[in-house]
Amino acid sequence: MPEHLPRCFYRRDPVTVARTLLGQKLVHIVHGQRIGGIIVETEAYLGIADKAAHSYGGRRSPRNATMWCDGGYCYVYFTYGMHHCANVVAGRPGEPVAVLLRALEPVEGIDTMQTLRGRRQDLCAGPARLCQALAVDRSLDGIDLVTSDHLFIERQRRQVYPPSKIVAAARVGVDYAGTWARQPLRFYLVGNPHVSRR
DNA sequence: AGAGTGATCATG
DNA sequence: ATGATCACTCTC
Repeated sequence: MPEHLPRCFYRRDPVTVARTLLGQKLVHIVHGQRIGGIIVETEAYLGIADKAAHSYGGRRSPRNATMWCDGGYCYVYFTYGMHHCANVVAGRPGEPVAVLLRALEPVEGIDTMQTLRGRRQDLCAGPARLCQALAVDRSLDGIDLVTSDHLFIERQRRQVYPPSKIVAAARVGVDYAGTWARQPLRFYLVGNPHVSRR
């Protein structure tokens, strides 16, 4: 039986959360219908020291306030005037670290995803694409994935993927972050066709 | 490779 | 108030 990932899953360092999130299922229930997919690509953002993170240097604002919440909260931001991206907050309260969800393998509500995306392919291969496919926007910012009944992550596989099944690479779109841009903080499943930037 | 798009935030 | 930026996507 599927169950929500518990608080302790999220209250760990963001790299561990990013790696163990691979293979779990993100679900959004809209108008009683389940829309969801298996997480196949993530990126870890390491907080105050991480030049690529929204919380770099201790920055705290209405936009990124959720990053300071307890592990398990959902941080959704709006960017480029048209795109939403969804993160899972990791660590403990006051520790602004998070994991960006970059790609899913579509599993439930695929027809609805196609309608929301206006496409048949590439439904969830990219952080803004998956938000569009799952109808995730800023109204879901600050939701607790551990206790919510309409946005959560279901434990799909009990055992974690071994390092040999996970590629660690540089994060996407953070070239401005200097040395931090080079860190291998992007994780995806080896050979998975639903990963972004194939 | 370039355009689109507007909230957000650091300046002042 | 103003201007630069942006954890992206689509189309060419």
